[in-house]
Amino acid sequence: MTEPVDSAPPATGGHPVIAMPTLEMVAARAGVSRATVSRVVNGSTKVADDITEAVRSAIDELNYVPNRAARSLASRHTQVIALVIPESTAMVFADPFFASIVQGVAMYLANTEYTLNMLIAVESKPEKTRRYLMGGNVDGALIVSHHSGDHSWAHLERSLPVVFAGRPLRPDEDGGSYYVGVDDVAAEREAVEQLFRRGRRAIAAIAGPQDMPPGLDRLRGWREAVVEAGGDGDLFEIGDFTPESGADAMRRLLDRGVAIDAVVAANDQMAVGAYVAIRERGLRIPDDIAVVGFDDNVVGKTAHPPLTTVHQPSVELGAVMTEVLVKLIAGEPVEKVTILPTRFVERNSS
Amino acid sequence: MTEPVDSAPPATGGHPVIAMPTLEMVAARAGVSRATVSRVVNGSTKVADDITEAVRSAIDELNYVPNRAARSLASRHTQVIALVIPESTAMVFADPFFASIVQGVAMYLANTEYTLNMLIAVESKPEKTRRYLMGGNVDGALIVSHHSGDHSWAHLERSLPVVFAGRPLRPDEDGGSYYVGVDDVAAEREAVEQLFRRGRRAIAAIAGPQDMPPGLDRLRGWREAVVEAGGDGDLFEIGDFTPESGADAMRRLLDRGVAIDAVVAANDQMAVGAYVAIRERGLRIPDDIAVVGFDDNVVGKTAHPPLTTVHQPSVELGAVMTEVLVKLIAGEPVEKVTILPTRFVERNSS
DNA sequence: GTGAAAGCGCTAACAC
DNA sequence: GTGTTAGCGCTTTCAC
Repeated sequence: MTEPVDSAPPATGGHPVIAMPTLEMVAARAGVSRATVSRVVNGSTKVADDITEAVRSAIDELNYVPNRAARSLASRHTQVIALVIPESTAMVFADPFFASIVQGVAMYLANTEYTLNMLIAVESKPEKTRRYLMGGNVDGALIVSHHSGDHSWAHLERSLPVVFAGRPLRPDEDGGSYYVGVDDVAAEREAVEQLFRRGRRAIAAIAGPQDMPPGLDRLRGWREAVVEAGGDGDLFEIGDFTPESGADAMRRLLDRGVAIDAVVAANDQMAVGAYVAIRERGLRIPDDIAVVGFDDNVVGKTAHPPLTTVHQPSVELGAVMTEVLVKLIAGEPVEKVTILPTRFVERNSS
Repeated sequence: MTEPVDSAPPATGGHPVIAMPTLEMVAARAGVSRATVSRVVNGSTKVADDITEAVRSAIDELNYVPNRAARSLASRHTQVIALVIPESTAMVFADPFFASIVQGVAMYLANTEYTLNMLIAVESKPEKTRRYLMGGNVDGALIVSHHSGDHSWAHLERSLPVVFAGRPLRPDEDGGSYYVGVDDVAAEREAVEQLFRRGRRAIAAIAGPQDMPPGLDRLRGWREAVVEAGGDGDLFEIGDFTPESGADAMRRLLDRGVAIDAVVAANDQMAVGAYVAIRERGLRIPDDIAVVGFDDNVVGKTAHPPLTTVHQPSVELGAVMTEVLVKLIAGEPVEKVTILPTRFVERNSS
């Protein structure tokens, strides 16, 4: 016997349900029909001013609030937007980058009629998430995955407006999803060029996982700049975006025994991890080795020395994703791809 | 003319609404009544095994997903839990502590039938939030405010199950809200005692805002321990939980010209901020001054030297809050107050 | 401009 | 155990 479609029975009993004023009560009080109240509530213009006024008063007096369930049942619109976060990503929720995106989404939505439905996609039961999303329970979805390359949710696009954070792993997967991101290649290139400009010559890299677009692209940006300058395009090690992995990668780099006077890490956490490894060898930052991060979050700001990094507008990223999705739902024309600007922020580690 | 109850008209037009299989279609296909399908879907036991099986097949074949709106309209239960975050708190969303709570909430909910409705309470229009919450749109609410003392949402408790993060500012406000938190006083006391035990004698404090319970209680814990040991209960400065304020507070402390060989900060960010001020004076950590934080987040872990701190189970805090709320909604007995354990984590700054 | 009436998809008595 | 019958509170044609 398989489990029911819903894994748990609905809560029964419990807190008392108190009666809420209904649209019908408002209509009665204002002496009009329910249809008219509905029109007023929804801001339809085709209602006489005096009637509108009367309805408004009735609404205020009764403290009427429209019932969302009834509304969406009748209108076939939920006014709900899902923010899908794969479980593995949720684990690293502590990553300030994700937290910022969520903040951006929530704050943008606060000024709309939409409601934010944040859901953790438990990877062991993808069906649950898929069903929920496709079951007409939301008007659109935002997908924020650390493994954003795997646009395994792309198939959703056929039945639901969907916007991703970051580019898909394979450029034209599924004919192109809607997404919002930054130009990682160019951003990292610029960071490296700035380092060259400041006299650094042997610039190493601590890359992110090579199955994620940001990991891939930032490495590419570094390599292009380094190779163009006649440097060593193999002077890099891979980490997994955690501080520990950054420290390990730096140790391996240092163990190579080749000269290194700068290192660019694919995120701030790894950059700060690199600090540890650099100091273990008795080297100084930035005197012996300059360090540059990526993201520009609290970790880099509070590091010692404060981290030079590539700023990426993460709160805005969340807001823009949401804006794109809302337009998509409304049927307004939107660009498939939105690239936000990054900025090289020089602090004291370079 | 005032604005409509809903500040924006519902999205109209836009993405095509495709027809979803309904319970009725499942019933027809399985050759039973809608009521029976409903029973199967909701896991009622009173359905014969073979019929249950037939319904299940029909559900799978049709790829049926129950419509939440219809369900809650009929059942008077929304299966939605609101996570309310005041706007001012959202600004500091970057604070890993909040991010962790949100993670805990979302992950706990992932295993239930509830849906997480994260909403930013725009402080300039509190009515919007209040109305939404009281309008029968959610089954319960979780309130996470940085200014958690101000349980200004406490009135909601009369119409909705509500659980807060942290104690209210005034202990018995409103006859006592449900909340989940830690014992800040005891936790900070212990930190100070550990410092005394390790030979520190002049222990200063960088307190948090004195209009928030955590700010108040951690200062109290410090003061009690210090005064008992014959120390100076006035050797503290106040910050606002940001790194900068921590640095400033530390400078003021140092400017007093009295001996200080340790400082406990009310959170990790301020502790790391204190690092800066201490080093400006050419002092070493921990040799000259030991530093202890509070929270145990990524900022302290990646600091140099790694920060000794008081661990507070923030992800669990979110999960437990949610658990309490879910039980409350279900009418199960729950303790009004739940205190989670903290732990002194010794690293290299002490 | 406004009202009447017919559902939206589901649950919950109540019969059988 | 299973089916019948009412709605849940709202939007939305379609008349007037």
